[in-house]
Amino acid sequence: MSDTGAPTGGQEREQRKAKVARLREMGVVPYAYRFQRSHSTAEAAAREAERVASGSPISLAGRVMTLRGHGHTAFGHIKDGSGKLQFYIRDDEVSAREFEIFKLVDMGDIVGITGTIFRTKTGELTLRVSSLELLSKAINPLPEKWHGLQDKEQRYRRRYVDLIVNDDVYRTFLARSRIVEAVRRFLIERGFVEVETPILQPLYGGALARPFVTHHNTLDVDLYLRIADELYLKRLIVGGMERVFEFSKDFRNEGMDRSHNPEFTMLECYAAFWDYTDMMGFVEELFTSLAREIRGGTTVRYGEHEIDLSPPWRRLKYFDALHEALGTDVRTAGAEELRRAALAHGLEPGDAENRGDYLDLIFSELVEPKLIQPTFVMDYPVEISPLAKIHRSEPGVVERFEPYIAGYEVGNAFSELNDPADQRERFEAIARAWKGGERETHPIDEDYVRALEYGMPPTGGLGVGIDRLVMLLTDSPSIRDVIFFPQMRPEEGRDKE
RNA sequence: GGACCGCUAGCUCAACUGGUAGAGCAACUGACUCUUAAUCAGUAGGUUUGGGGUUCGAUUCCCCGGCGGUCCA
Repeated sequence: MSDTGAPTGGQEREQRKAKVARLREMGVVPYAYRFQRSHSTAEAAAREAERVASGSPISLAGRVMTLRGHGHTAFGHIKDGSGKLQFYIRDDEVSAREFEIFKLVDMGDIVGITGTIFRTKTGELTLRVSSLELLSKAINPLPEKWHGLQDKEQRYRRRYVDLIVNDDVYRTFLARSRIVEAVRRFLIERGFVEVETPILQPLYGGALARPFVTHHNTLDVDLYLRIADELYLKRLIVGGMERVFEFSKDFRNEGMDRSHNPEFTMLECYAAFWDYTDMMGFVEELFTSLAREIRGGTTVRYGEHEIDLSPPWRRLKYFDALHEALGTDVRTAGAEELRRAALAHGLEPGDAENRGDYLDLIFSELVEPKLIQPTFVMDYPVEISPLAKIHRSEPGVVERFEPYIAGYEVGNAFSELNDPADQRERFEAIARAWKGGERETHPIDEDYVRALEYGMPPTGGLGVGIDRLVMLLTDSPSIRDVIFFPQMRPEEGRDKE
């Protein structure tokens, strides 16, 4: 298939191309170079009274979304980035040539129009067109005007059409931008410095996940797309940058579902001299401030749930949560005992092997789904937390918490492990635990340990999944609704031998 | 990876137990100088996701593939 614009509106495309040819014959370039607009549609609608009174012309530019011709006149709406406005054009109020051009305008075309603002007799604010310019001729027709584009596959593959036609989609992505901006501002106001660290990494770390592998030709080495930026940010803490953050595009070569895309955005931030209790307060403050700014209050609806983000959030110790779910205390239970407990509660062990696997299984099946209102799950088992510091008073657990909202983990934070000897042992324990299994081995980052050996201050660290945060604040059920171009299989299909 | 559901005109959807594929919107032609899901008259538009099979006949039944969605692992 060579025609890349192929699979849309057969005959209508031909008709529109013919219109382009006719316009060119008339000496009209159907793809203009620029247009001087004086207002957005939203600005045109604001301060209506003076605008009507003054009668001075304004210029708008946008896409034609509706058209209602009436012979010598026509009505329609144009849409720009700020909204929509009706226009009214009459053949005795524009030049003959402009009206000829207008007759070749289709829905979906982008036009620039100049005129005055008035209200029609039915009360709609309208631009009375005194001149018109075609700015871009659309060859592909837009989807139907009141059902829009429904097909999920087409919406993801042709997000540009989705954005044109589905206003709520447009609003969701605007909100995403505002959320990221608000998070950035929140951090900068508190003395954090935005940094950039490598995406191509010689070793992957900072999370337990399978990486994407690529190859550098000149160096002739394999490199990994980062699964996290954690170990680099903490090197910067060692280097004396006391508060740092990065919006990190991370890549994990794993399955895709409603809450996972192979590439996603993670905010990580680190503050020297904080511990995880400082971070809890920080998270509460961050989320309530975002909810106020984006949703106008600290109560947000997500699906069926009304979620109250106002602090303080519930604090629930990991093993207390398991105790409650299982009816027994498994704080000191080994892998075999945990396996029996899991089976007794109807869970499928799958490929679980060690203690950490079973804890994870039980927790994610029996506890997570119930964590609807904001909850800090805290003090995780050491086996599944190789980068967090041992709890200052409780054995077997680390100073780590994960905030849960609406059944989703939305972050991960610890008192960062800054004892280099302990860090090396933890890396080695993970390498042992994972060795021999089907899973990827986890490399030991010697340089990271070396950095710790230069001395890292006590540090609080936090990661927040930005995509899930946006889902929460925009009431979106799928991560694909908050990523412009979610990962898809190629359209043409794979094997067509 | 598994189960289930879906894929029909540009878009949104119909088509009974297998009998020549249909509507609305969009498009095209014409009428219409305050319409707004404009209206009125007329016209065109399909390899029914791809391939194979069963059958006199397949959008429909069967098999294999593609893509997507949902749930599960």
